[in-house]
Formats: sequence, structure tokens, C-alpha cells
Amino acid sequence: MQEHEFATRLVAWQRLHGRHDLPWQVSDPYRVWLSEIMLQQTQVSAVRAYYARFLARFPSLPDLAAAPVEEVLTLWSGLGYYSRARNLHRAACMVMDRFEGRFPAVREQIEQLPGVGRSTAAAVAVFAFSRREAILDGNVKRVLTRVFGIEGFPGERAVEQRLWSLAERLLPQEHEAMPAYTQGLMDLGATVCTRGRPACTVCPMVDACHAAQHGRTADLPTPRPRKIIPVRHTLMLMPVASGRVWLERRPSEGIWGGLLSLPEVSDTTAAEDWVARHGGGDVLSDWPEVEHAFTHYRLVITPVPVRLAAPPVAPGSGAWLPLAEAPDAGVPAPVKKLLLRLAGAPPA
DNA sequence: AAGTCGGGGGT
DNA sequence: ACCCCAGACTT
Repeated sequence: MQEHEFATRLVAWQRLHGRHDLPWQVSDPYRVWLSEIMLQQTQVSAVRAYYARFLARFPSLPDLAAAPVEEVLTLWSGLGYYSRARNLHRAACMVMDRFEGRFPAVREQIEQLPGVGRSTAAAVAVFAFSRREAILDGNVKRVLTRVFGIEGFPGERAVEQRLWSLAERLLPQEHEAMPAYTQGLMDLGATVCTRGRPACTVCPMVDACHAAQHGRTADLPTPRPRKIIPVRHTLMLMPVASGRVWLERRPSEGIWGGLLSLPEVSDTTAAEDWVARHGGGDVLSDWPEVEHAFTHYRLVITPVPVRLAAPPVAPGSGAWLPLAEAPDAGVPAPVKKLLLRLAGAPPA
């Protein structure tokens, strides 16, 4: 298969068999950008509801820029990678005062926005402005490594560079074909050239696909080299008083940045110190640990429910929330699990 | 180049 | 239980 034939086949396939009903298939750059950020490392099925909710609250970019970042984070909670939400808000403000409210139409300018890398910038440039730019996300890497038989872990610099240059050579010549071509690349990866059981029998590339012809779809793309995942332990205090629980806002840097959460301490001594510093109280019971898995480590949380002796005077930066409301206050998933348990078995 | 950041779905 | 997903940013 000549390289120019790839785009021809893909565009024809997309028009007949691609997805045409995704809510963000519009030309409004704000909506395209929002969807691309939400879709980073997150699957379509998970994004749909968040996208609708987000647009209902922030129908346009000026609405988003005018909102407090805390509200953006609350709408984001559950999607993960919370720096995306902070960057989204920063970028909206940047478009307002650096680009006078007009979304930039060139890939290099879009790429200046925080949270937007080359691939995301290219996707916005293509869908909103029909620019001739290549994307290279997980779907595209899978399709290209299989069709063209590219060996090596795509996270490796040399492999990724080969993929970028290949992706650029494959672009259709006509600007008008760019949205269908780019959508076709994503659709093929998402619905046909899937990770587990690719549907090669209905693939428009099957006769030219290196992996399909050599029975190597299970080997490509080359998987990430194995690593040992460490385990970390932490304690989370659950300070309760008068039917309310104390939540603190975490620093914007690091894990769960900017989210409301339970106070975290490193060990039991630090836990006792914390209670003493806040007027003293009783540890209510020993609760079972909660495990939470990240990409790079496993976190074991020991919950420490405490009834504070002192009345609910706010210590530091946070809030006393009614037990029934706390689980939905935009907290990290494992904290929500703890708060639901707390609300289900409130201290007498 | 390697490490960090999350939650959820597929297998 | 393990893998990865419409990646970007920091060190």
C-alpha cells in the first residue's frame, strides 16, 4: 500500500462506518478543546456525562474563564488528572486576555495553552479549523504500529519520532478531508483496531496491515517494559463533631491537587498530635484499611475516625460538612468511599 | 529519559 | 489481577 492510499481508504471508511454522533463533533473550538482535554487518558464512555454537565454550567469559554477554579474542580471530580481542570481554567483566562477571547486557530498557538500538547493542539486545529496537522495519541500509535509494523515501545523517543514523521506523511493533501481523516484515525483505533481483539475482518486496511498479515496484532504495539509497583501507606483522619465531618483543601501541587479531602498524617503519633492540637478527642473505632491503585504505586489508607471534644471551629483551611453531603463534595474516590462508610455508620 | 498524575473499563 | 486509555508537565 502506497502511503498516500492510507488517507484515501481511511476517509472513505470513516464516512461509511465511522462515528458521527459524538456530542463534541462540532466546529466550535471551545467545545472541541474541552472534549480533547477530557478525553486525555480517559475513555469516551466516561467523558460523555461530564462533558454534558460541564457545558450546561459553562456554555462558552467566557463563562468558564469567569468562574472560580474551585467550581471547575468540583465539576471535574471523578475524572482524575485534576491538573487538567486547573489548566483548563488557566487556559480559558489566557484566551480571554492574551487572545482577546478569540480561540487561536494555528496549532503552534493552541499549543501555548497550558494542558495542551502537540497532539491535542493538532486535534483542535483540525476539527475546529480544518488545519493540516497530524495527531498521535494512543489510538493512532496502535493503528500505525500495526499497519506499518513498527517495533519498539512507542513511549521511547526514537519510536515516537518515527511515528510522528509517519503520521505527517500519511495526511491527506486536501484540507477539507482533515476532519474526516482525523476522526477516522480515532474511530478505527477505538472501534476496529482495538487493543484486545481487533476486528481485522472489517478493517479497511487488513490486506495491507503488517500485523494482520503476519498474525502479530497481539505483539504490536510493543508493550511498556514491566516495572515493580511500590506500596505506600498513609493515615486519614475523619474528624467528626455534631453530625459534621472536617474536610481540608489539598495543596494544588501533587496528588489530588486542589481537591477537598480528609486530613492526612504519616503515622499514629502524628495522628495523636493532630487531635491534641485541635482540642482533643476520642478515636471511635478501628476501621479496615482502604486500598487505592495508581499507575505508579498502590496506596493503603488507614482511616482514623475521631470525635473532637471541641465544638466545630474551623481549624485551618477547610470546612465542616454534614455527613450526608461530604461524599459528594468533590473528594478523591477513596475518600468518597470512606465518607460513604462514615455516613452509613455515624457515631452516636 | 524518567517520574508524576486518577479513575474506570476491558479482559 | 493486570493492562491501558483522544497526554502533558516537571525534574
